[in-house]
Amino acid sequence: MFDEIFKNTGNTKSFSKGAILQSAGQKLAKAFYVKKGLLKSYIVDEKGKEHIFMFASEGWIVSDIESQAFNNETVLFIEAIENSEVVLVDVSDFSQSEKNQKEFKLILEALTKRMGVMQRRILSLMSASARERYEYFLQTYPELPNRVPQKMIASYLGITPEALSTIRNKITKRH
Amino acid sequence: MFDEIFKNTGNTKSFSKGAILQSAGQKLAKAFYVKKGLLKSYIVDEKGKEHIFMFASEGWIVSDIESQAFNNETVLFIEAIENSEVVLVDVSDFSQSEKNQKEFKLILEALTKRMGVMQRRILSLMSASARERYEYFLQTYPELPNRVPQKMIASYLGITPEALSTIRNKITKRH
DNA sequence: CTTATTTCTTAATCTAGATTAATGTTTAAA
DNA sequence: TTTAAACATTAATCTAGATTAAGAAATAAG
Repeated sequence: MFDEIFKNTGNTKSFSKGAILQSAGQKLAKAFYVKKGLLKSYIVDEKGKEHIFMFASEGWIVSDIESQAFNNETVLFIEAIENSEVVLVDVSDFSQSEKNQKEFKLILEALTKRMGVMQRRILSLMSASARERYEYFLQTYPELPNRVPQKMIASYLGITPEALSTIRNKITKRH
Repeated sequence: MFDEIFKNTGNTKSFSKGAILQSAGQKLAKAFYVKKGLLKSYIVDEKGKEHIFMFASEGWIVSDIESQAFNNETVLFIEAIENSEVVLVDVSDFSQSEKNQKEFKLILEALTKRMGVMQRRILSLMSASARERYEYFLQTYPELPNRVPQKMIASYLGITPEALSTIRNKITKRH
């Protein structure tokens, strides 16, 4: 989506697996365009449990949108799951620079798609079982299970690794 | 947010309480700007249970973003909770018409805020208890409880009316 | 390689919230 | 107004998924 805009930007940084690009509690939320590799964004709750908001592989942008929209301190951590190459995106660029109609349309389309995905996620968290959410996840992101440990998938789905393991067991045993 | 853009548009329609402005299964998703009154958007699951995606009061826009973004049939119903005056928004207008920088910025800002709200909703559905979600709802939308029956609030929170009733009982009894 | 660490599985137990059901209350209709 | 319909409460029971715990498998590190 944003490929054309960010692919050839100079300010690319490399982060190795496990590196934390952004922590909760920071004043300024940053946005990251992933050229290569894989990131995750997540919150850590009072009990120290991690809840993954999203994965971002090649071509995606991650940021703490809530913090950005309302100028709050960040709530999300952003971390490299694989060694990654990332472009730091200045968000104000988006709205302040002179964008032409074409770019404007592209950005709107990308944002609309992102919102569509979020709508679906909200509705399925409210109405679907853990198993249904997992099966939808597999359909929608078939590459991710090869790149991401199960416990992170569980965290994305809003369940425990134990529960996911049980679900997988039931699915393979065909009932 | 979109007040300036839509407030004085001519094509305002009136819908009385209970009217359905859009059903699931339609080819073309519409967007509605609320000038007056209150709408809700929701899905109906296989068991016939209703799950509210959002409320839209004065100044808000509702639409089935998922269907819009991916050109799928609509999944959301949109219904008037109160007698309402609504402007039918042509979504392609947004991206196709000649918008100036200022309007562009306004639209981006509004979309970012909407996404921020959605991010928060996803994270709290994954990590917060029903009671915490209810208390956050009261803080964030203090006017709504006066305009909306409890069962709809429960539906928005992703719980049953019975569970919400129990939570309210516990809160007032100060433990 | 060998050992340590992280991840995954399995099973027993527990709990938040669902379901069911009955009663009370408010709203709307006749 | 009376009567019906929609909404809210309370309580008993049930269940999906959490928690706890322990062992097995896979990865990483020395």
